[in-house]
Amino acid sequence: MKSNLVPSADLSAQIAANIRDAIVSGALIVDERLPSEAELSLKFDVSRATVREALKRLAAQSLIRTQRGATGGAFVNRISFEAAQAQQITTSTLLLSMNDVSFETACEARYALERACAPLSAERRKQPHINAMRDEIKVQGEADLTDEAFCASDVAFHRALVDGAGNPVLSYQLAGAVEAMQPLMNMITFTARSRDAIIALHVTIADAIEAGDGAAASAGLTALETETQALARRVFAQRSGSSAQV
Amino acid sequence: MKSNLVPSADLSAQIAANIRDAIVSGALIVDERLPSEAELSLKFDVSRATVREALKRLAAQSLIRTQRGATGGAFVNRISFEAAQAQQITTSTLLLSMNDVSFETACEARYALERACAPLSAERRKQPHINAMRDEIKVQGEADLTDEAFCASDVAFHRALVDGAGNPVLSYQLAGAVEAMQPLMNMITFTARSRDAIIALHVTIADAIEAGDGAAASAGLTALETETQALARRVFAQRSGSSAQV
DNA sequence: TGAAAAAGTAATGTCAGACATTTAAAGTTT
DNA sequence: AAACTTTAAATGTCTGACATTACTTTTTCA
Repeated sequence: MKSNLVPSADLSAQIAANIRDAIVSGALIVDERLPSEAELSLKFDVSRATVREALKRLAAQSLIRTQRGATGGAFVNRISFEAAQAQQITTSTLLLSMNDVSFETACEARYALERACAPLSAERRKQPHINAMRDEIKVQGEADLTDEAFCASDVAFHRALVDGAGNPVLSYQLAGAVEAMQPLMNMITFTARSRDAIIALHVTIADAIEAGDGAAASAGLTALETETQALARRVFAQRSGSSAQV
Repeated sequence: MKSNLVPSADLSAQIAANIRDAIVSGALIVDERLPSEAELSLKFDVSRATVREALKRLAAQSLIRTQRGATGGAFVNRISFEAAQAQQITTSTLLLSMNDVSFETACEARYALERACAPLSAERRKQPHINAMRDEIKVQGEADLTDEAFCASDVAFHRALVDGAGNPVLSYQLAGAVEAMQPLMNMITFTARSRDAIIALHVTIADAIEAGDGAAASAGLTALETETQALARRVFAQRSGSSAQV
């Protein structure tokens, strides 16, 4: 089988693209076994080392998995929400940290997306998610909590809110937005006073979800966004001011 | 430098994880050059082939790029929104097609996310995006349009809506949700009558955005979701009915 | 007879060394 | 000084070998 590959790229990249297309187009289906490395090297007329580099590229994207042994080989992988989510979080986190995305922009995106979940979460309110939110609120009130732990709990609270929408596609999409914010949030110092304000809004939101009031939950999220943005502005203004003196 | 690697995985995967951690943690910064393959093979005490497999894994995630030549090597890559978006679309598309995600669930997620953009798009309404939406509406009205072309135009319309929010993070996050729906939408046969209904709602939404009325735009999206879900139910019911007779 | 042990086999994982190709920098010539 | 040539260092690719794994088949022996 002759393969029409895009020139001017590494052979391993061309081969990876070729197989990737076959998977995306459905020519290769889930759990189907690819030809062995030796067969692929014949088919594409390259060495086994080059084929292996191509397969590792695909493995990095969770498109295939490999098994050793007599009946082993490379198999088309069923991408799990979990794996996709993990990749998305890594990518989103790096995207924000490497591209000078302002706190403001990232924060706006995050709360806009969360507001999209709020009505669904309120409509389908399930006890486990509400309990998770309440638990995190309790954690956030602990006096000796570090800023990092407070942020982690904040993320957990919001993930419970998102998961409460009961839509795995939505959860997957938002995981990146919520988690990627954490490094940015970690740059903020949370005073006792600002923590109290955030916790109060969390209570408002949890109450609204439990009451099935999506609009109130959305309003709570908007208030939380305003609060967070203001807090960030204060912290960054103070920091740039003090660093200017040094 | 001894490296504490997680055992029970391929060496190339361990090495890739090791370098990935260094990038994510910030120990390696953007555009920094990694040691040469020969140096890495010494550092990790593996062959050059194994190092190369690890580097190809990272390249597949756009974490590094490589350059040939005397001053070449592997460099930490600044992930672009474009590259991240392309990856996200691939992953999201496969996720939906491989995991038996119902049309209903995917559709719900998509419109929930779009509604999150609507208020921002309305607030920041810019002519280019509004023009793009109008153009797509015009395309959608063409009589001899195939279903696939209609879907493609639909996606373009919605991407213009999303981009209109003027938030690159939001655009990046939503690209996956919107584009991944396309294969599912392509399964639908669009009658002239259903096309008219969709186009009318597109006009409503574009008008609302142009008028700066976010609430109306959201309402239009909700109506469009209802319409789309109903259309899909009709198509799938008819299809399963006719196939049951065969 | 049947179950446990051993051997066979086919695949991926890893290594070593070689050569090809690319690219920038250094050196040389005009 | 500009143009050309050479050099060197890096990635890209190939070949062949051996190690490891895990399933299959065969053999052994109770």
